[in-house]
Amino acid sequence: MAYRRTERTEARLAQTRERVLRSAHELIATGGYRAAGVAAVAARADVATGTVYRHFPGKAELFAEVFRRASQREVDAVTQASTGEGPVQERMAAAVETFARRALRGRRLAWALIAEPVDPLVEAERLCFRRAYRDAFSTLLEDGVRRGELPAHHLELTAAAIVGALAEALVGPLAPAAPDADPDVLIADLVAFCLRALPARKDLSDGHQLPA
Amino acid sequence: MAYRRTERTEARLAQTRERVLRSAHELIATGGYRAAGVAAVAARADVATGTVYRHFPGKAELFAEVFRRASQREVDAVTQASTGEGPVQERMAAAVETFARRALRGRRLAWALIAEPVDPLVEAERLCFRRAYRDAFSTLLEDGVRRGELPAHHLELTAAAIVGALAEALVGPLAPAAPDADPDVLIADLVAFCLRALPARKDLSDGHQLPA
DNA sequence: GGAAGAACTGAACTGTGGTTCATTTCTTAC
DNA sequence: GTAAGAAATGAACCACAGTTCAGTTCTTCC
Repeated sequence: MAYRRTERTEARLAQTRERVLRSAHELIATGGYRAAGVAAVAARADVATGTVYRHFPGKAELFAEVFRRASQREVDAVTQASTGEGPVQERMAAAVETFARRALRGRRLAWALIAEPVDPLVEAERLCFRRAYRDAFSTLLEDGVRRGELPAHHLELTAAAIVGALAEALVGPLAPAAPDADPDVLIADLVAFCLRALPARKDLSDGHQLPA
Repeated sequence: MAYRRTERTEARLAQTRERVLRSAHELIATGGYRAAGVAAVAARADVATGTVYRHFPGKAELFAEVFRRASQREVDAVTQASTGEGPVQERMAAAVETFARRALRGRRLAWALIAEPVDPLVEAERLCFRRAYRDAFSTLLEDGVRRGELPAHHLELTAAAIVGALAEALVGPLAPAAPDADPDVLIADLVAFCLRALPARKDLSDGHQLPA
């Protein structure tokens, strides 16, 4: 045997792989999925097109990984914000605000992560992402129920509806193209919306309850 | 001149055009946008591929029209349900229920109309569609404000958030693939969610108001 | 230094589906 | 019936990515 990857080479390989991932991420965050062709990604990462395929089986897998990373960061931030000892309302407000602020800061990316058309394989990744968001909110609600701050209700549905409301109001096609309004106002309104949507403890008009 | 379309021919032309549109609609409602290639549409309409191009400039335009029609029907139904003399809460409940029931009845179509990846030109049509939904809800809210049943608030935002919540809970990736739960329960919960999300008249915690 | 073999390159390939257009069939009007 | 011209046909065409791979460059180790 006359060749075996040295540690140095291994590191360079990893670095290139990383550069490809970052390049793909940046292209998505700038111009969306459409602007992120394999050739463009390779060019921005200063490698040849073929090199991308030495690090990833195909375009779909590459972008699935980009999505997974970016999504994880977002979900982590929301989860973090919703964790704590305060009352549910307070934590919900923090979670919503975190979601909103981050989405508004990187709109193109948020759109790509949440709503933009993508390959099926990437779509699967996105599905996990949205589920993760829903679960973060669901967990928060569940905690509220356990502590007696919220009545038992259809947690998953409430959580999903909140995620939908946030997505639509912030990055969906209904979101204002040019944020003429103060983002703080927008966020305050959104927080108010989500807090109102939480069932009140004495609210018995729900009519039924689902077990966890 | 030795040829001029007779009325009979004109009618046959229109009929063919209609058949192509219906064929496209059916394919979308069954298998989504992907299953609706030009060749498939033509085959189902019993015409040759090329014939489609005698009635539409291209695939995008054809499907834009399909979307426009299907969307209009949906929005009309919601608008109709939200029109009336009853209190806002009642009309909101009716609107939400209408939206939900129709979406659940034709899930594949609803998904195609709301969330499925499509051509940019069709996407533009979809944009109108979602806007129309938002406007329907917005109008309803505005009426509530005028009648003193709701406080002045950011109507567009509330409306958009409600549309998002409905879309996500019903047809988005978070919707249960197999509706194990009774649709009536799902709908009742959704209605409850949306009603809660409406600001109460005496709710002064909104902190600010936007003019129409 | 040089042989063995991995990593890189980028032009060529490929598969998919929308679009075209020369040909055929059908309508109209005399 | 027949000439003029529209409508229909569907196989061929094309554009556009993603992917491949033979040739080149770079690493390793003796």
